[in-house]
Amino acid sequence: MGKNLVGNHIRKLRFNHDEMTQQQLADKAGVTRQTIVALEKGNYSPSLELAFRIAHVFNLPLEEVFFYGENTKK
Amino acid sequence: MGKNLVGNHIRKLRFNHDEMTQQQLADKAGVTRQTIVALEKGNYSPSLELAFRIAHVFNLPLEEVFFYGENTKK
DNA sequence: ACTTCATGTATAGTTTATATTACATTTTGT
DNA sequence: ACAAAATGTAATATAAACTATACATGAAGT
Repeated sequence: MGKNLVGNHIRKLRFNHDEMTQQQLADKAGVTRQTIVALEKGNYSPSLELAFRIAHVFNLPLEEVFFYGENTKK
Repeated sequence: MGKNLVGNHIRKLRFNHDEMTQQQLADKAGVTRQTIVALEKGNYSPSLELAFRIAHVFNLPLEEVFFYGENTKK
């Protein structure tokens, strides 16, 4: 519950960018794989801090990874 | 604990922009005043969703309100 | 066929963000 | 000086983010 209003392009970026695995992204972002899984599934929106770290992994501004509004969960 | 690595310009923006009070910002962002207080004090970093909402109140991109890295809690 | 690796899924537990309430202090206006 | 509004601060409570672990499935390579 708690309609998540924040979406992201993590999965796309993992592939397009570096063919990075969930585990690798998790490591680079300093979280567990479960967190990445949950984010890709849109289960919840990350903390702002984690959002910044993930964007940094992809070398992108935060708003090119995460966006507000659309209910883009599949 | 939990060194907060995310800073923000909320307080500055409240004044510069609209002379908005903590309570008004809280209302517009859909949170309580306590949350605004905590954010201005740098006690913790908000959820990404709240960060988006606050940025939207100020009509600014998220990264002009919140930033990563510096511990700017003077 | 077997193993390895990436992913999906689930559950329980810890930590952190946020709400709620309440009261004290400072600021502003009259 | 007084009242009202804005802010500071603090305690307890709930919800949401995140960890840890475990097991199951499917693809890829040998």
